[in-house]
Formats: sequence, C-alpha cells, structure tokens
Amino acid sequence: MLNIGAVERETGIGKDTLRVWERRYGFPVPVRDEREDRLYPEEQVNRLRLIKRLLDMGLRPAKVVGQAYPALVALLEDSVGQQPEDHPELQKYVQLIKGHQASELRLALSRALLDQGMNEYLSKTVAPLSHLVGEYWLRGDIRVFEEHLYSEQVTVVLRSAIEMMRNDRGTPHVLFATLPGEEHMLGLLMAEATLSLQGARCTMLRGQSPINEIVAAAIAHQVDVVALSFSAVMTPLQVKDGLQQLRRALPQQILIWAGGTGVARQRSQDEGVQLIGPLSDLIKVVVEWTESESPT
Amino acid sequence: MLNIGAVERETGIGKDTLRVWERRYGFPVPVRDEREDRLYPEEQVNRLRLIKRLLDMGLRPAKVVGQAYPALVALLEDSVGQQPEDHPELQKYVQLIKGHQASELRLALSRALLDQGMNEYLSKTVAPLSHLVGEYWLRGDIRVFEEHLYSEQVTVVLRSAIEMMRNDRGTPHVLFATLPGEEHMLGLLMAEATLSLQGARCTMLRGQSPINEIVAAAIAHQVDVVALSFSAVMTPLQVKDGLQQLRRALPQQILIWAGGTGVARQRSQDEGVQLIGPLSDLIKVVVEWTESESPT
DNA sequence: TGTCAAGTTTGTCTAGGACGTAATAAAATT
DNA sequence: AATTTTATTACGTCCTAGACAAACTTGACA
Repeated sequence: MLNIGAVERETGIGKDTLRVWERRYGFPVPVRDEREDRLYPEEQVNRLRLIKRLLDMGLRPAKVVGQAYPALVALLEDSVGQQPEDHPELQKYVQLIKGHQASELRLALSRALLDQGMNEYLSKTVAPLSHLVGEYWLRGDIRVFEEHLYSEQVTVVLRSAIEMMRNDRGTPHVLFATLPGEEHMLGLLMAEATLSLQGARCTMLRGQSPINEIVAAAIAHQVDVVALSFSAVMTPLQVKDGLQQLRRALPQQILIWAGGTGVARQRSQDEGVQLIGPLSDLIKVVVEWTESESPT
Repeated sequence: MLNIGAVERETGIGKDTLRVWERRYGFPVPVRDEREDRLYPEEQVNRLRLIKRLLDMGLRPAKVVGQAYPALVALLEDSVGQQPEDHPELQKYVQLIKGHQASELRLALSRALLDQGMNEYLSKTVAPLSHLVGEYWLRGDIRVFEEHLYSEQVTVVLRSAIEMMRNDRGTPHVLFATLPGEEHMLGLLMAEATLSLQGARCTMLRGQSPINEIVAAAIAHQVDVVALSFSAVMTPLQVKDGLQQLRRALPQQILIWAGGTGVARQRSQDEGVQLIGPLSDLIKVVVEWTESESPT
C-alpha cells in the first residue's frame, strides 16, 4: 500500500499523471485512507510498472492504461516483435549477466577487447550486446539491476582502456557531454574510446549538462569539438532544438559532433552540426578534421 | 527564465512547495507568461538554491525564505561556523579545479591517497574537499561543470583503488545503492572504498534504483548487507519512508546500513536499520558484524 | 536538566479546469 | 501509390485554493 508520492518514485509516473489517468481511463483506482488520500495496492503498482514499460516502447496510453495484467503481458509480447536470438556469439555474455557473475562478465569483456581490438570490439560486441540487453529488458527477460550490472562492467573495461590511451597533447581536443534528459552514457563512452584511439584529447563532462554549462566548459577547456550522444529516449524535436540552441550559444570555431540512435532519425542537417551515424563514421570525421588542420 | 518543473529539477524543491511559499512568504515571485504559467528569473533560482541549502542544514523556512541574497549568505556563514578558508591544505585542489587542470588534479588526488592512506584520505581530504566544493558552488565561485570535473577525478581515483582491493571471497557481501531521487554517488563510493579496505565483498548497483530492484539484486547476489547513502536533497520523511519500505520488502537476514547527511537528521532508529553517521562509524559497524559472525 | 502538553509551522495531498504540444487520422498533393 | 500538408484528438503539465498530519517550538512543571 503506497501513497501517491511513493508510487511516483517507484514507477516514474508523475503525481498529476496518475490522477488524470484515474479521471480519464478509470485506472488506477486506489483505495483511500481516513484522510481521503490515495493508497495504491501493490497489485496496481505492478500493473503501473508494466504500463510504464509499454509507454516507453512507444505505445499510446489509451491502449494500455486500464488493461488487465494478462492483457498487458500479451501486448508486451506482441510489440516485442523480432526475437533477439540473432546473435549466438553474444549469448555467453547474456548468460553471465543473468547469472549475476560480475567478475566473470568483466573478464570476458576484457578478453574480447584484447582479442578483437577496440574498433571491432565496439562495433561487434559492445554495441550489439547493449542493444540486445535493451531488447531483453523490454521483454522482461532481464531486470533493471541486471542491465546495471552489465553497463557497470562495460564502463569499467572501457574507462580503464581510455585511461591507458589518455593523451593531454592530442588533437583534436574533444569535450563529451549529454543534454538534460539523456541518461545513457554508454554511447558517449564508446565515442570517447574511439576518439582516444585516434589520438584525440578527450575531456568527459558528466551527463545531463545544461547548455550554458556545456558552453562554459568548452570555452574553459579550449576544446576544438563538443561531442554529444543521443539515445532513443530523446524525441527528434528535442534533439533538433537542443542542437540548435547549443550551436547558437557556442563560439563559431568550436565544432559540434552528434551521434547515437537519437540523431539517426534527424531529417535535415543543421549548419555547423555534424551528424554521425555508426561509430565508423566517427573515425572518418576525425580523420577529415586532422587533414583539414594539418596544412595550417 | 525557468518554468516550475525546471525549477523543481534545478533546486530539488517540489512544485507544491514553491507555490505554497509564494502564497505564504511572498517569495519567490515569478513573472507569468501569456498562459499565466510561472516563469522564475535566474536570480530567484539562485536564491532558492541557497535557501534549499540552508533548510538542509536545519534552519526553518520562516527564517530564510524571502530573505535577500546578502542576508542568505550571512546566514550561511553564521551557520557554517568555519569559513572555507579554514582548510589551507585544500586550497591547492581548489586552484586546480578552477584552472580546469584535470590531469594535475587527478595526480594530486592520487598522490594524497598514497600519502595519507585510504581512511585518512577519505576523512581528511575527500570528504572535506567535497564539502568545500559544494560551498563554493553555493556562493557561485565554482560552476557546475567544474564540480563535475572534480567528482569525475575523485571517482576515477577511488574506483581504481577499489578495483585493486576487489575481493570476490570477502565478507560481508555488501550491495551499494541509492533510492530514487538521490543523485550523489560520491558518498556511496567513499563507503565502498572504506568497506573494501576492511575486506568486504562489494557490489555496486547504479544509483536511483526502485526498491523492488534493490530487493531483487540483493537476493540474486545473496548479499549480507544493503548499504544506502542519502545526501541532504532527500527530506527526512522520504528517507524514513524509503528505509521502512525497503526493510519490509527485504528478507529478514539481510541487514540495512544507511549513511550520509540525509540520515543525520533522522530521530528514531528503526528496527533492523543501522544508521551510520561519520565514515569512521562504518568501520565500527563492520568490525561488529565480523565479530558477531565469526563464532558461528 | 528532562519530560510532557499545547500551540505553531510547514510540506504534501485533495479537487477539477485549462491549454499547448505531440501523435494520429484525414485530406491534398506529387 | 507514395508523400506531404492540414485537421483532429490525445495527453501531460500547470493552474487555483483549501485541508490536515507530522515536525518543530514553546512553556509549564517535576
């Protein structure tokens, strides 16, 4: 039995939203305490958690809010669509994640890095594995804490590799950041690893930085490039707006490179903002940059 | 100019609270846009940040809400007692932060760790320096991205030290987590470093985990203890509620240890939840645990 | 000095209404 | 038939103002 504030914390659905759903869709229907405050039974909270997942996948509230639990599960299985069995070579990692074997997972990830080399490692292992883990999470086969376990281990491996390549004299000098609302840092880390390998000087700003902070940091560190990562949780409009605002606020000579799933859906390329699809394009872009600078 | 949702995110003061302060104390007095929605000027947001900090220190709203900026700073200096200048040995770090010299900062931090040893390093350098950086940020002497620069470097140093001490066979097995709403991870990292040193087996869950995720992780990893960190952004009620719910959801034999500024304001100790003040107490608690287990 | 009762402060909850933006459906164009 | 443009609906967030319990302060008394 949770009050409305606790339900907001647990499910990530705002208080206002919970009340408006009750009015519009007739769900959830919490009981009331003696003060007439809402008290949500655990069963409804579980349903709300599932509903949140379905909404995150892009379904509309009208179709999911108010459905009974079995119907929600059916919806979930319908919308998952493609089966993630496509990558047999990644299954060993999935097994380690599900078995909560943190040390073994890190060992396997480290070994793969040294076996494949950074570029192949990122494109053939880390990127598809992250995608796969996301798929499993959507289907409910992997829990949030298991996903955390995975990204924690990848982070450790990549950061120590980046550390080995740190180069305070490298060019270009790149500042890595994400805009507010963007939580996924793995894309940023993969980009940092790629650019470190190319000899760039990398400065990592923590995620969720307001635009004026990014600008101040870029100027203070005298960077050549600001690199941003957008995952699919950001809407195309948010991405476009954010990039435009940043471009306006940043001095002309500092470039912007934007990558990640979120930019793949951008239609038009803005002036002064380099959109980057796959990681391999990032290498191309930095090579071009180096060539354009060297004659100077 | 921020709307009320953005101000809630920036300051940690709830929307309802902001509106009720306006009604009761006549501050803040946001301007309105054409839709009559509140728009808070940056100057008022800065004042609100300071107010939040004073409230977190235990002052009552009637005494601080509505005070002008200089009065707030005076109040802060009164209640802080010691001036930030009281730590001359920490000034060199502050200079490096303000000079954006990331590598030099990390070098200095690493050197201090090896010079002082972990326990003294945490209590004499990291904890007071983090506090000092927070103070400077409140006064506007340090920007957010500079604070990020600092915590990034501390994180790197502590994580690599923890890595060196990793022990998959250690006892107790401790799971580290923060509840939703809690963003500060440094306290958790300091606790992990302390316990690693004591020979514990440490598993780090990323921050902001819903209670059911913490429970699932604790059971899956078969931990002995769940360690939580609360900064001052969490209200005493939120802390109490969260701890109670977690205690109810967690199997009896798994202990809960809670630390950080946020628990210092808790009055009553709940059954089955160990509240921990300074880091040195943490050592005591783990020693007690070990002694109570060894006869078995 | 410590404890208890009465009084005050303060944050969170309640209600329904309003409105802009995002997502869909429909229409018009290529 | 495929794509772009426009109309319509869906949806979350913000608004007002009042109520109440928990936390805090104060003062009386042992």
